[in-house]
Amino acid sequence: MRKVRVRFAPSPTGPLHIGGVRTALYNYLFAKKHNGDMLLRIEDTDSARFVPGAEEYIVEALNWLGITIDEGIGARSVGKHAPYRQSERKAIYRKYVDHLLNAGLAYIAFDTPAELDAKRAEIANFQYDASTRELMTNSITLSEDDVKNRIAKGEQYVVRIKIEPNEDVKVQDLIRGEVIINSSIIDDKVLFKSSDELPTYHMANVVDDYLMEISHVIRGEEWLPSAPLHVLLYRYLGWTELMPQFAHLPLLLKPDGNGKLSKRDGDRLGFPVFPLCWTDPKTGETSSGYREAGYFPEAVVNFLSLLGWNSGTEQEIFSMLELIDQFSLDRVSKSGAKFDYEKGKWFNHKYLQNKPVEEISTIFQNILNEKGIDEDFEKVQNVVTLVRERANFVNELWAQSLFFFEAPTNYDEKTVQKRWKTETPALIVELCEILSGIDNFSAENTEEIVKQWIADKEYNLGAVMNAFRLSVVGESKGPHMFDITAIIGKVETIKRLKRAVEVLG
RNA sequence: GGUCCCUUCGUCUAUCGGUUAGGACGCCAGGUUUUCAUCCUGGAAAGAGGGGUUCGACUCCCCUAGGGACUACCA
Repeated sequence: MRKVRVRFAPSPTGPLHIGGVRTALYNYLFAKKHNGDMLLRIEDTDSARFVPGAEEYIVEALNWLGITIDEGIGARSVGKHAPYRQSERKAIYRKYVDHLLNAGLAYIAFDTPAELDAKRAEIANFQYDASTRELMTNSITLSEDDVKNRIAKGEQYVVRIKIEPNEDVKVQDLIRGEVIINSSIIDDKVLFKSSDELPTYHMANVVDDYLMEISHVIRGEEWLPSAPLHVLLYRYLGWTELMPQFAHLPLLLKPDGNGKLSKRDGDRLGFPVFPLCWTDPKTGETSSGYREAGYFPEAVVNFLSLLGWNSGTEQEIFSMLELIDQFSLDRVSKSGAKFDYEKGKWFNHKYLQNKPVEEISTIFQNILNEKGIDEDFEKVQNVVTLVRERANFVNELWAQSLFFFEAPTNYDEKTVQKRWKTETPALIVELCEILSGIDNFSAENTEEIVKQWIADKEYNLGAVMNAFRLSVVGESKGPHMFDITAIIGKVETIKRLKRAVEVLG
């Protein structure tokens, strides 16, 4: 069996879409599962759509997600098939285009975009193919000399593939089985344009996949309709034997309604559709990213891996290594998956709970530093241990724990109404006296003493504890009361109690 | 319009002819709790419709319907 070599081949036209990320991930999982190579190739054959910074963005995003590239752009070492940017491979393609031209499998066409538009307006469902090419301005209808003269004069042209009609072209797809399309519905696609001396996607893609010894083409379903054209190109070029196997992945759909997931859905529904935040160099418009939203890359990978694939078991949490071990194209589903952002949050919640406390605390300590709070790592760890189960993201930890670091400046009105009665101040003052007599302020010890006091005095437990919490936290929330007091300490606890009595009366 | 692909709870999905159609997210209820959460337990929730094939169809075939993609000198 042939060595597995797959490629992720995005166009540098903007930030990498989350659907593209999933395609990259599946390619990567497949490659690693079979001890193969993962290549990154940049398909920048459309000079007009090139966006500066997009390529760097793609590399950074894959890097953040842990999708490592073995060969090509972003790989550690230069690969043997360099260059991996199609714009830099200009000289390579011309030879294959000429071969097709000489063999009569392609032809030169001079029709301008305006002329093509006119034809489309004139003829309903116009398609440039065997039925219409005789009507157009090309090397089939023009004399050889005429063609030469036009080129010599610098007239712009394109090279089109010459599709023979009425043939059932078969595409073997690893996910969908055999797909058959009649060649009559395929048009004479442009393979090469003289304007920039660059091939179009179809030509560049086939030539590069062949030259780079790609064994499997795993790409989005939007490519399925053009797959027969690619099969024909492999045949025309005489490469059928080494044609890669195809696998067309189902699309990622909008969470609501219908259609492909787009950048607008993210803006509209309030979630990122890009792995990393991105600022458009032209408009200055910024789009949010998963990284900046506080996601762990492992959670994003895990979430995405299950959108269109499943292991067949009831396991939901997978590390990258487990995914590699269990991944298989046979278990990729055929139908599109609606993007469920809520489940994405749940994955992050799971990773937040399962990661080592030290790791979370390090990130959280940075957040605290940015807020001007300088606390020792041990306290941060203790706080994280107590509050992380209540959060989905590290950046939610602050809202869950600010009272560990700052005394409340005001008291939640509703809670005050409900929990602060006329007899409360006296209770809190007495509580202060009890607390000040405690030497060992550990949660267990403090709890035992305070509860004993409440029992002895036959006070209402809830009445004391809720007012206690309101005084220390400022509202009715937070972890176990004595865990809080153990962390902030006796002096601070009493200070807060006294202040509450002063302010609330 | 044409071509191709797809169709199990609201969502992601399991099921590869015989199951009380399973799990997860979300939702609802109960429990735990001094609060808010978390957590635990339970619940509601699905085979698009119609024909076949078969002793037996969610599963195989056909039709219909619905959804999606493609239909550029963009990828």
